[in-house]
Amino acid sequence: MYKTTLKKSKEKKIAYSYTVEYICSMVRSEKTRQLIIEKTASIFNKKGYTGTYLSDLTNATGLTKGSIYGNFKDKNEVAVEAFKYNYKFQSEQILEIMNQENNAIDKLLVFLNHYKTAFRPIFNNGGCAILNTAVDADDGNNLLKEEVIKTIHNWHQRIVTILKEGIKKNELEGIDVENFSYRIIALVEGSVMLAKTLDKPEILLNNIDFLEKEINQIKKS
Amino acid sequence: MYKTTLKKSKEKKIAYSYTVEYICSMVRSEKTRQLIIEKTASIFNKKGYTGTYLSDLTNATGLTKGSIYGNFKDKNEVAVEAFKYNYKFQSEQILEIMNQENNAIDKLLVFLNHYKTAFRPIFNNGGCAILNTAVDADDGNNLLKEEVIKTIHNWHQRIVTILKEGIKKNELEGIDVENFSYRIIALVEGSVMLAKTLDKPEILLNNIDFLEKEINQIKKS
DNA sequence: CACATCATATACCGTACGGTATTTTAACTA
DNA sequence: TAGTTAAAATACCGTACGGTATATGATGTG
Repeated sequence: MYKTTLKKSKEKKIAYSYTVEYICSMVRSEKTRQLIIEKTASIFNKKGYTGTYLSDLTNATGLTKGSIYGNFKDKNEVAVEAFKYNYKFQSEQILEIMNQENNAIDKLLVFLNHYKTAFRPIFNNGGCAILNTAVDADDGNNLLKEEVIKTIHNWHQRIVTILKEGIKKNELEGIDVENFSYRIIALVEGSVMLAKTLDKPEILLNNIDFLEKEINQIKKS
Repeated sequence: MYKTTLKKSKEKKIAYSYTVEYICSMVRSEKTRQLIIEKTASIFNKKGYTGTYLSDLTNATGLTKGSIYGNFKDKNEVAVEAFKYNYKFQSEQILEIMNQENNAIDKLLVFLNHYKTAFRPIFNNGGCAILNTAVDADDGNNLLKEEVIKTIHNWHQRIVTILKEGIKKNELEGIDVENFSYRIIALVEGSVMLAKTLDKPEILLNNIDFLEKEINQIKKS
């Protein structure tokens, strides 16, 4: 079997030592892997797991099935990596600008503002990957479902941490951070879905406005 | 072709007159149609359009492909009817209890309370049909997408009407009913998604609580 | 340059998909 | 009960799905 020989030879090399050759030889395959992920991520987000066919993957990448299966175990693995990429792509943008702020309120406002400025590319990419994948991976496809659960937890925890620090630093009033964080996520996700489906971005914008006002209300003057 | 002959003979009969025989002869086929819709509705909701195969339909109904294609044009038509059924199933329950109330506040509270008491069956049915279908029917399948858009508009309009009447009757303060209605829907949908994905019903319950408080706050005393 | 190794393409395979034409069975009517 | 019509079941069809084994091409090394 092709896959296993490939794997075996890799493992053998690792067993010897981490030679420069090995790392260099990894580069090309790693690049192809990355190319496949990048080129197919938005397709998976738009069409879902079962709705995305191998032919979509080959068309989008210009590669053949053989090449794709040389770099991934199966379609499922591509889907999981595509989801991770979609999430990273969004979250990294947000995190970068969030980290420039140094108090809880501004961090949250910057995070919310991202949806106001970037909703168009998000919509063009098929909408929020978390929402799509959560709905899509509902039955079967456990790997993908586990991944989306992990991601939501991660996102939630990030907001919780910011809020807790804000309270600790006396920047904002004591509130139920767990609930409030889940409410932010729920409203954002629901709004993205509504705004995209009805093609009415103002729904998202208005609901973000509401959250901004709420945050400003728990601000300690 | 089977389909057309069937159609032709029906039309011929209609051309003659609406005889009792004709209505009776409709009964059986209409029953089968209904059976197919009822038995497959939750499958479509769980697995999505492309994820639901004809074999799922035949397995669930105990019928054959021939029978299904005798009653429906194609899989798409079954999917659309299944979605309508899923929505009706939910909304009829809510509407019935809502109509027993005669002021805006109570109507809204009763509507929200439905999610508190009925979240389990909703989850078991695959979650909210609107959310699932909106995400699922994103690309291709225009009929289904049109249907979900119509349904959301319908739902939104229903809430708007209640709010407007409440304001008119001086039961509640003047607010932006359009925005508030969309926010209710967005938060409910987002919460259903989160609660179901994470298997944490309390997220839904807490967010419904929040909306209830909001509604009580705009109540005129 | 010869050699080994890795990565990609080619050429398949079995399956099951959505859908259709035809036959059989059931239901109703005269 | 015979004859007619409608509604199911049967038996197909072409296609393309996910996936694999093999062959070819590129890459980097002694």
